Amino acid sequence: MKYASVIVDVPAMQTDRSFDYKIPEEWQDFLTPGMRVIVPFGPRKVQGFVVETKNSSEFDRLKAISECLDLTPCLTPELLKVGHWLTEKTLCFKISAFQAMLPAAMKAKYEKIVTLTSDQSIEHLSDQLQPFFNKKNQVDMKEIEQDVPLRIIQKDIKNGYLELIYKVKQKGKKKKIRMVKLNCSFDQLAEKIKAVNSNAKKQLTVMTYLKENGIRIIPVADLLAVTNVSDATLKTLISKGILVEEYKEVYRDPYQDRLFEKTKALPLNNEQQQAIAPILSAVENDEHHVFLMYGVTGSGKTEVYLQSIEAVLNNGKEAIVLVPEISLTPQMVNRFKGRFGSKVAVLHSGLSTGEKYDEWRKIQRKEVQLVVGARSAIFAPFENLGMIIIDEEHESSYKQEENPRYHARDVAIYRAEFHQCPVVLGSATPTLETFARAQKDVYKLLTLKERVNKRSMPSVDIIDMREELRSGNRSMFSTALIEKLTDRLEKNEQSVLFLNKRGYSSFVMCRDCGFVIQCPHCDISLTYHRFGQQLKCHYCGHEEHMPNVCPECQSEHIRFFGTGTQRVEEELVKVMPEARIIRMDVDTTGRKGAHEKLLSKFGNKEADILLGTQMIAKGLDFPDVTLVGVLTADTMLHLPDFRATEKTFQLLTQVSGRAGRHELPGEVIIQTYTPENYSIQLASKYDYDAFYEHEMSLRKSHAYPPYYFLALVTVSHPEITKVVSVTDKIVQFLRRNVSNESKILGPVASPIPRINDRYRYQCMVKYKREKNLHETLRKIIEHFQQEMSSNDLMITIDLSPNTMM
DNA sequence: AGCACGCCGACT
DNA sequence: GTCGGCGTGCTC
Repeated sequence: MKYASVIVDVPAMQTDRSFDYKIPEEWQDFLTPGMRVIVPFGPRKVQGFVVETKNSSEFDRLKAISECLDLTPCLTPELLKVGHWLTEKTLCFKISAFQAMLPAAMKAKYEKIVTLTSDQSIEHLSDQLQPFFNKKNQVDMKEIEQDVPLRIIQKDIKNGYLELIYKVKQKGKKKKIRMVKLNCSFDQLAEKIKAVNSNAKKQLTVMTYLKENGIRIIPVADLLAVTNVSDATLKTLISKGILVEEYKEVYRDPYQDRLFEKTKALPLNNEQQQAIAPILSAVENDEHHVFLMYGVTGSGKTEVYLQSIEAVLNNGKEAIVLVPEISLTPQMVNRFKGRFGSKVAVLHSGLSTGEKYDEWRKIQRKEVQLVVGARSAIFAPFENLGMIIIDEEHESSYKQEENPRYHARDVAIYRAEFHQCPVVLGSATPTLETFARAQKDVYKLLTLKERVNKRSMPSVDIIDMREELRSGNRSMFSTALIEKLTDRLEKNEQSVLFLNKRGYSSFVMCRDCGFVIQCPHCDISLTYHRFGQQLKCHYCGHEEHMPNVCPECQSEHIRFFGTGTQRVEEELVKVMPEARIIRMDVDTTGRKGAHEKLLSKFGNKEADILLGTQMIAKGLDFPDVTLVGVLTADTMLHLPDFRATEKTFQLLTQVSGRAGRHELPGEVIIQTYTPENYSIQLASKYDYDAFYEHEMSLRKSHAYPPYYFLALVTVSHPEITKVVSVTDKIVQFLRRNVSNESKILGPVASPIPRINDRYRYQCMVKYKREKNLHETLRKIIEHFQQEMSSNDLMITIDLSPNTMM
């Protein structure tokens, strides 16, 4: 007899361990670790992952595995190891770690169905329940639960009239298409064509079409389209036994209608050659190194990636390329698809669940050798990895902000170590952590200082908006910006206007009493949405109508402040009525493919100005863009975030790189209320090195990364007294259990003190070496475990948080 | 997470 | 006396 250790899909502290099951006879040989199974767990059935098979078990009253969901393990032995490591590193449940590594389609859904035990049972049923079973004898528990108290249902279950059935449903469906196949030889077909009744014209059309084109099997949709017959005709042919129906599994290919222009390797310049040499040598010798490719925007990092990947693929190995979600634009995808064609799978959030599942299966079946994708693509189930590339390494989206709170960079290095292959981190503005490691030679530094086209970076003008205000310009556009925009318009060149919206959205304020409308459930002001005159909370989703008078003082002078893209567009139209503007933000890019459409419209020069938020900062490359304007450079400078200046510097550098990438020289205008800030000053001079020095000294004096590691503990509960007392207990416990080299801050209210009617307090540990910190934090969770499940208490722990929010 | 079990208050 | 509240503990 063989047994399996299974991690079940019940994310709770008490079940965060393996449970043993008997393996039924018929699966004993092929059930292996990494496969998904369905197992009985208490009264219900749940999905689980086999983590081990063995010949004996400590436990005696074992149940048997009820179903096996995979033919080949969906988690390779290596990924199982990664899962355990993730659990340790991020203090998450094992099941959460495993699920994070797979496409959402493979996560089970659960259903409870209430059934009548026999046809007669209905007569004995409680009056309230009878109507549900009038037509059918199976009803979804959800439907009943809303109208009937639980105990009444339970009573009838106890009486034996009803039965609860637990179902485990798979979300991931393989797409199948209907085909028809010829059920005879072509010679026989010729006979049948002669034999068929001559007024059955449609049938004849189909038969002759198949015969003349020598087609034995064809998708129904295609056949109907070319022959212009109806499905009924095919049905007749099927009933006559001339055709048979078949279903064939197909991949949903999000890029099927696109042609990719095949590209060849471009010659590398001197710098690129020097950068690629150590990478290629690591590839050839199967050496694990982490490279930081520090190259200015336009220095040709992507070409270095492409040629490194080529070497990896030529060695028969696979590669992963991570790209920030936001810059996974068609332009970016084209570059990889163009060079490697069908060897590429693409994974990003724009795909449907099914499409992601299909791309993932292409990887699993070894039908592709390269994955280009956002954060979670780091878990691509390759078994022969030859390289991992992380483009725009500094992007904060590589950190997952929910459990498991992992950083893709850490996973990349862990996997690359396992596979003994190189990791390449690329950025023009690396995070301080990464650059510091490169300085210490932990990572190998590769530098690209020149732009490929030898153009200098666009010149940057910083405009002091306070000056503008003083000289009477109260609009959101400086005189200089309007002048330059007009100039581009006349020259038929394009401009990009960037609105840094993060941390600064349009709130509603009364001009008479200063009252700001806040969310009733969260301590945050509501954001004004033009569409439907709604006020929305970005944290809990609360919506209300925009009031006509101030709720405090009844004044009519209530209006929205702040600069949304819509507002900018309106203002811009007033100042430059002749300009054609494309606005890109969440509102205009909501629909699938809208993003892409707007960009190609701009690329075709159907507009003069592209106006947008974060999403236009990266990866865009339009030859005729010669002006980039940053409307508000400093909005996120004042967020309670120790990375605020770093992010501002990165963003400004990034945005500036959008101008003058081709023949025409570019110009950048940065509007700001704090022109003296070093991140703005140094970004305008493209001086990363000086910024690095300056910021590092600040981080050192304030004990922030990379000098210290951080751990953030956030406590939330509907009652503030509870939150404070729990946080206080945690702080005391931490103080007793960490060395005095570490610093503990708190308890303090979180930057957003209340979200969704839950108060939030936090404390932060700053440490250099703290061998037992993970264990200490684990003890904290264990200690509050009962309260977390019964008392609505929540404790979240983020090891190396990106921000303090 | 679910669910059963079990121990106390307020009602037919 | 019983019904029904939710604290406690278990799930291979």
